[in-house]
Amino acid sequence: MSVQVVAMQDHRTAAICGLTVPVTDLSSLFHRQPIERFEPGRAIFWEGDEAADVFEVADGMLRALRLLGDGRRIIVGFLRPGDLLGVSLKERYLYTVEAISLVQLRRFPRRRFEDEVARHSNLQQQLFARLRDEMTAAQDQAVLLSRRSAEEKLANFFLMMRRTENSQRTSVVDLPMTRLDIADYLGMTIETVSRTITKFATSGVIAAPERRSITVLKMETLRSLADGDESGQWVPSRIAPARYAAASA
Amino acid sequence: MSVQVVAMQDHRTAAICGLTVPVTDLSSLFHRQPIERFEPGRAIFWEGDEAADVFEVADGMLRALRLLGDGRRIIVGFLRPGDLLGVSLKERYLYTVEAISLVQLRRFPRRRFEDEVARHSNLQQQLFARLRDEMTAAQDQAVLLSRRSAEEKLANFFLMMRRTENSQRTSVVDLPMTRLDIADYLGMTIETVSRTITKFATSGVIAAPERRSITVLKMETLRSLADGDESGQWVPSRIAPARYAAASA
DNA sequence: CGCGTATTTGAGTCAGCTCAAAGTCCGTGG
DNA sequence: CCACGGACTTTGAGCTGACTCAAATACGCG
Repeated sequence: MSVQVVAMQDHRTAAICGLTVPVTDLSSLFHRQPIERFEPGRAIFWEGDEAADVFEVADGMLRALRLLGDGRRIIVGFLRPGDLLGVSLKERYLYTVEAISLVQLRRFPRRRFEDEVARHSNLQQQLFARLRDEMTAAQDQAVLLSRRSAEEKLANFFLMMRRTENSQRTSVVDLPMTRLDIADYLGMTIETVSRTITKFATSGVIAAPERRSITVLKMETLRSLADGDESGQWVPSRIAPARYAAASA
Repeated sequence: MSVQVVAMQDHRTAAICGLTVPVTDLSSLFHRQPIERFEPGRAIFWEGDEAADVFEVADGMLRALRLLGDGRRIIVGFLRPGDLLGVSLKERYLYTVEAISLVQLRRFPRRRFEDEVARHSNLQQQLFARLRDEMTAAQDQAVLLSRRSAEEKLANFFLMMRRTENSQRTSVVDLPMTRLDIADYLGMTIETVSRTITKFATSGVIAAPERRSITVLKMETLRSLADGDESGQWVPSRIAPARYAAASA
């Protein structure tokens, strides 16, 4: 089975200033590459295409998606500035990636990318770190999808979008994607997404003045709606509910 | 956010026989370690524990799970012989891992594991490959969870369990886990799992004589029930349904 | 201003959930 | 060897939240 990396979060924004830097940083590989622009809706590459290049997102937001045989669409993730995409390490892209907003990318040949990474162990380290984050994202999505109610899913989604924002914890959450994108990411319908947002707004948890952004008014309420673990805070108790008691000794 | 690897598939069963082998292979790190046994239901480690060791599964099946705040349980994955677990590269385990059947493991100190991997670039390569597979598994689960109907989910689950079997494509699928495990993996209830299995059996798609295994009678029907892409075969058409037409040129 | 797309709102249906109870499997002790 | 107990599984009945179909409304662009 073919495998690839969709996107990888970039935490530590390296503080490299000016000078011609040796290859000490993954993003430094992309620095010299020219910016390419993609209009909203444009595909950067398609599921099944030969994985010729790797990209770094310089600006804008993208969606990574898979189409199922019956026409259903699954959004695997949203990509933001700093994310890498197309790091396949295999021969073909596993997902289609499309621009949501106006997007700016830097392109790097995959072959050379792999050579560089193989040559510099510090780059490997960084790639590892990104892979780990990417994996976490994938599993967080799985957790999100297994949430029972529409309210839980959306509340979690808003928190996630807020957190991934440019690290400043503002209560304003940008939603450049459409309701359909959100629906296909959360495994629900566009109508239910809309209704649930309306419900949140009506109950005063959020304000939704514009189409493409919401403002969180009652963060704590939103958190409790999101409920459950919400990745990061350990439930101190180790005692599983009786339902899950160990089968034997 | 803390990150870790739950499990990583082992494809290429290295054909190393006898001799004292230099560290050319990830599993070779574990070869000298003594076997540890875990009874069904026993936890190998808990979510939040300090990630002190890495393990290789020698025999048996395990489940990796997360408990949500409200008591719900999410099974993140099932682990089989050859899988690694606890490769956190961070300080804490992100999941609880429990034995389903009688399990045999080899333990290796995480610190030393990381040293070895950092020292040998071929080990890094292998770790990469496993990380990629692990990621794919995580995303496959997301796809599974976003499947609409119970029938689709279960059909896909059976195909997945069959495929991961010891590479021989038998029509008998072992299910050492309980219905509850399956339910928590697929994001449904135990009752619906049971009803759906009964339905499959009644319609002659599978036979379920024993509790812990099923036999696929009509593979093609099961596939069509699983429907959609079923990871691996590209939908040749690049034409998205009108619903998903690109927003602009 | 008019059109096409995106979003919201409405009404009815149903798959899967919940609650409840019966049935099955298996190990233990008399 | 069989009865008993506990856990797991299946089956039943009713309810409900999310889906489907349908229509109205809002937005953005030429």
